[in-house]
Amino acid sequence: MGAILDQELNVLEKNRLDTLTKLRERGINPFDNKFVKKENIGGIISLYGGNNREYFDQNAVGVKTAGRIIVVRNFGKASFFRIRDGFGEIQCYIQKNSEEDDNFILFKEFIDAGDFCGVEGHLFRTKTDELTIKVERLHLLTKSLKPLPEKWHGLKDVEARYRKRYIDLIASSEVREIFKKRAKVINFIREYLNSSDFLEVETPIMQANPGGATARPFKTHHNALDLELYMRIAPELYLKRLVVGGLERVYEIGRNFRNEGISVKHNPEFTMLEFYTAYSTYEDLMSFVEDMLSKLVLNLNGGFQIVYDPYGKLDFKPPFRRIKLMDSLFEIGGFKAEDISSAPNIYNILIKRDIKGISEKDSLGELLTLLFDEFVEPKLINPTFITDYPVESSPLARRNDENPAVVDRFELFIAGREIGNAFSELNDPLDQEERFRAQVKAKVNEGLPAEMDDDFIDALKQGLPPTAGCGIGIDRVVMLLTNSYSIRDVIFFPLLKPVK
RNA sequence: GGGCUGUUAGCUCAAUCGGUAGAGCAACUGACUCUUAAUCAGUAGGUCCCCGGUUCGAUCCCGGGACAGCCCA
Repeated sequence: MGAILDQELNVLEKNRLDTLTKLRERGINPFDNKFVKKENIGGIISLYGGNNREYFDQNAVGVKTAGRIIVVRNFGKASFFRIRDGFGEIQCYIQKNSEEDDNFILFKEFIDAGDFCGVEGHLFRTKTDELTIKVERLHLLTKSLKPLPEKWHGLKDVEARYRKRYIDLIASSEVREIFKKRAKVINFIREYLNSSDFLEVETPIMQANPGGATARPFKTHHNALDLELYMRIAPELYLKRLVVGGLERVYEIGRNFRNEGISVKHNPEFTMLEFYTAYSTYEDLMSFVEDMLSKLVLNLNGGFQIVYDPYGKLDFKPPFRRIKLMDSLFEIGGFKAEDISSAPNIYNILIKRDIKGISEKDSLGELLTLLFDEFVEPKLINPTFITDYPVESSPLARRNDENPAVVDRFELFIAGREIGNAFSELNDPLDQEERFRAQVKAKVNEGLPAEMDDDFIDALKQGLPPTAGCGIGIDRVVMLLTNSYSIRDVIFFPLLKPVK
């Protein structure tokens, strides 16, 4: 206290600080917590929103509620103001009943838009038929010392919106709705999995040996153990250990951390769903995911079609298209078999497109995947399952029995981006050990931390039943359902550099 | 990491071909007891992101930097 220097404050903040002092001088606690809120605003509206003026004339409906004042319209001896709580908004009306009307003096002299207040009074309808609380007792609960953003345009400055999300939430109902929908998405998925006999689990976020994906991890340190640790890039290897342990249907919804670039589709920490089910194949999971996502969309958006800009309508009505990666290169990429039959051919195509990070030493499988990323992925607008990935790009997936060059895997693409990734899990410990060795070598070459996960191999030796697993990027699903262009719009506090 | 763009009052935005800046909302004063972006009259509010340079003079031109957005990798 007292550290707030006058010269740092603008006139608006100075006024409010003065008001705070005056309140204290009058013996009014500007941060009172004694008010008992009897009902929330949403409850009032759902109970009485349907009653007409005559009803309130004949029945005195007393209410006692509280919220933040979001707008004030003053007249000489009366005022309208709106209060909002977590469940709704309602207009209030307060009028001057006498010269010593304490409620009215409190309101006119000491209360600003942005303050929290409790109101006691009776419901009525105004001339324009708006349900309104006639305030008979007013209580200041929290004095707000900062002004609200402009009431019509709100907070537009993107940086300010991300840094001061609390103001963004006050100012924008759209933003509030996005995050409510985010919660609904996660709830729906959780309930869907729970009712399919999945067990929700939690596995380590700090890991000594980050595995289950290829990505640069964040490093951290445990002091007492003097131990280098990494933030997980995926929970995969731990979840499979749980299946080995007999938890045959498990899932985890949680944060993963990848120390890589930031873009409209990437935040360094993001929320991932991973689930594993024994005695299933990736083909079973395709139907499962199709059912889960289509029902999710139907439940939350009221139909199978959603609008996602700039693509227009996306259709989640099952079945989703299923196509093998090679076939997609022909049918969607427009390539002919002879164009892409050999690694050098594909290498040349990619070089012409100025694709970086490729090498002549890359295998046919790796090059085909890159070709797919470049020429097919952006064209997959409606939900599409791509199957039969080259084995090189999938070190944890089971080989296809008919064609050992591909694995039993699918990825789900929507709006030109990857939403989900699933496969029949590799449960042959010897094959896994071999592929780990290759992966470790590749990671080390890229400067990534990589060690053999011997314990995971041990777990597989203990016996992993035939299992299929799937990962779904929750943030990206929420983006689709809220028509959000940037992942930052569906994460409360996206990573930004600190301001100095 | 590279390119482009932006940063002006608390908020949303103007303007200045180099002569230190305006509006609306918010605030303050006054009028107003049914408003819905209430209205009307008036007042106050600025490190023009930061640091250098050029210039008699820089918010504007030049160089460097910070932060952000988008695109590319």
